[in-house]
Amino acid sequence: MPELPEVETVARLVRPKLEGRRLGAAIVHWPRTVGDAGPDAFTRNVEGARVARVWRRAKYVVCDLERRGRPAGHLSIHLRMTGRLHVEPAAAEPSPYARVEVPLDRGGVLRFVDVRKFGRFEYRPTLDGVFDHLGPEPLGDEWDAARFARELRARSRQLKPLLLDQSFLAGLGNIYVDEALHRAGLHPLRRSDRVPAARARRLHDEIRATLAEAIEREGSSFDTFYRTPEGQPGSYQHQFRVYGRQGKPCRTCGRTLVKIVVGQRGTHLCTRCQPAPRLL
DNA sequence: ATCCTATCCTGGCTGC
DNA sequence: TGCAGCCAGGATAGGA
Repeated sequence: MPELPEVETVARLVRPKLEGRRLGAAIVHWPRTVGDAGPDAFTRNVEGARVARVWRRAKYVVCDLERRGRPAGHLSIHLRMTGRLHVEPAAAEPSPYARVEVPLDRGGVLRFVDVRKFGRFEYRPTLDGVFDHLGPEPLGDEWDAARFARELRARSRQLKPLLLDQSFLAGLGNIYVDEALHRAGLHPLRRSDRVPAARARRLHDEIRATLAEAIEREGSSFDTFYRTPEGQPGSYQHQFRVYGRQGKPCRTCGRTLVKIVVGQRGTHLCTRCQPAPRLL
């Protein structure tokens, strides 16, 4: 599923194809995808605008729009589970799962393809309040190990649900949480306020390393869903230490990996590398 | 404050 | 082979 590394990859690859392009009359095939304002307002707000800049915040791809050189709102795009962004020739046959299509000048089209329809492709007049619910960027300078250790101590939640909470830390999902916890030697049920400071710093570093390595490999693809905008799969799935590897040997110690459920999420771990402390 | 459940969706898998 | 039923999974809302 698209998490921070996949979204970063999408933003990077789509950027050169979108920046500078002028948007045409959008076709909305699934109204919910464009949010509460509805298809008519969406189409009106987008048509004629130019994409000035493409960037990422957490798991959102954001397009800054302008008209006659002046700011004219934004697109905030969330892929959720199965969303994809395609920039292709207008003549290309659209996917049956295309939910929104926006024609571009110079003969291209931006298509938001989303099998499960959970994704969002919304127009925002401003970004005021739009990202208020998000915690820090894990790869940002302001997110340092000392801060993370302090914030873990301030909560008393199980590590895995806490790390999945976008208001605590923005951008991790099911895959990279499992990977980072294994690399840090921490059990997913461990309570956040019982993680020793040194181990919290280790977790901080492993989260960053995991995300950086995944971005280098253009994210992870293990089913038919996530592809780069070029249609290529990522390759980080080959580096997985635990995700989807239940029943296989731990690459660190050889013990058979297990899959449990934590907060209604499939959770993969090594019970030797990530021992459950007597007191979770 | 934290936890739990339901909701949104559909393709793909399981079991009969 | 066919089909019904179940499930994953990010985010959010509402209840315990």
